[in-house]
Amino acid sequence: MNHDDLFDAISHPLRIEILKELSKKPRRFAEIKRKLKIESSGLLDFHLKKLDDLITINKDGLYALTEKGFAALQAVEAANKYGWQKRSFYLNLVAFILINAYCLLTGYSHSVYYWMIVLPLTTAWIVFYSLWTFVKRRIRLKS
Amino acid sequence: MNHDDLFDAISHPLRIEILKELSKKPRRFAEIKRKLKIESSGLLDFHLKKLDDLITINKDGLYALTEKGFAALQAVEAANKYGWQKRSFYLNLVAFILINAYCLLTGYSHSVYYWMIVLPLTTAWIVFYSLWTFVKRRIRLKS
DNA sequence: AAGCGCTGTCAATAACTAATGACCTACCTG
DNA sequence: CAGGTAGGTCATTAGTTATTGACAGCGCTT
Repeated sequence: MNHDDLFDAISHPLRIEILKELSKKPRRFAEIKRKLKIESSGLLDFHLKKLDDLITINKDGLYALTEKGFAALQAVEAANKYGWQKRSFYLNLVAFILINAYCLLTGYSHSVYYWMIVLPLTTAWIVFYSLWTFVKRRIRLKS
Repeated sequence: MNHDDLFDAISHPLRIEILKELSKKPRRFAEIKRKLKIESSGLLDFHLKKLDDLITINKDGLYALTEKGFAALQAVEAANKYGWQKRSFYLNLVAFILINAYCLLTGYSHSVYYWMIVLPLTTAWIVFYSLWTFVKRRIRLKS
């Protein structure tokens, strides 16, 4: 698999849209044209040719994704997911703070269970989750 | 996160190489130039400018990946992994066939354990793995 | 101070990309 | 058979991208 071509192929918004359309189901030429509101046949022809080995014409004569086409969409999805890893870290951090703040404010912190169970457990979790986020997944909070 | 820019940025082989270099560790201008055997400073300058918000100059004055830069590499890796999903399916299929062929050829198939345990278990596994591969991960064996 | 390496910028140009619109064939339908 | 729709191709052009090579400031060393 050659990634140079792959990212070249998906480096235009219209082509990503075409891939998304075809991932739903194989379609005919005019169908894609209508769906994506493309005026000119030449333009669609141009982009379909650029998508070259990401799409194919299947046995029914419809445009469909090839294996490489699905790989391309998977790359798009991977990029999509990235932001969520950061957000879910913040979510975990907020939960950690809220739980402990609640315990401290309601006086539950006088109970031995807080010091023996709640605090160690939530702390262990946030430490583990931080390590996983920053070391294993290499997320950066600031650009 | 804007994917149009992102895939635009990684649609040139040299830029992917730059990202890979910077993912190992932050580097200086001339260091990247030497590592990637780039003759002209202008060329590196051009591509670094294209990588725009995928890289940044850190506090030590070195070029380093931003969060978006790591997202981009993650997209590249996702595309890389794609081929292996197909290969690992074949590997599983071969293992399934070998185990069962071994049992049949060595006469172990006369044992009730083969029919009660080995065959059901390996069959269940290959059915599950096939479903996961073709339905959930949408892998296509033929382009 | 001269020379070298680092860190770039800039102008020019070749090559490529995106978009348009004209054109074409084949098929169907009234 | 005229007209519409499907399914494209092709030439042209404006705009963008990639590459080269010249140049320049800064800091260090000899």
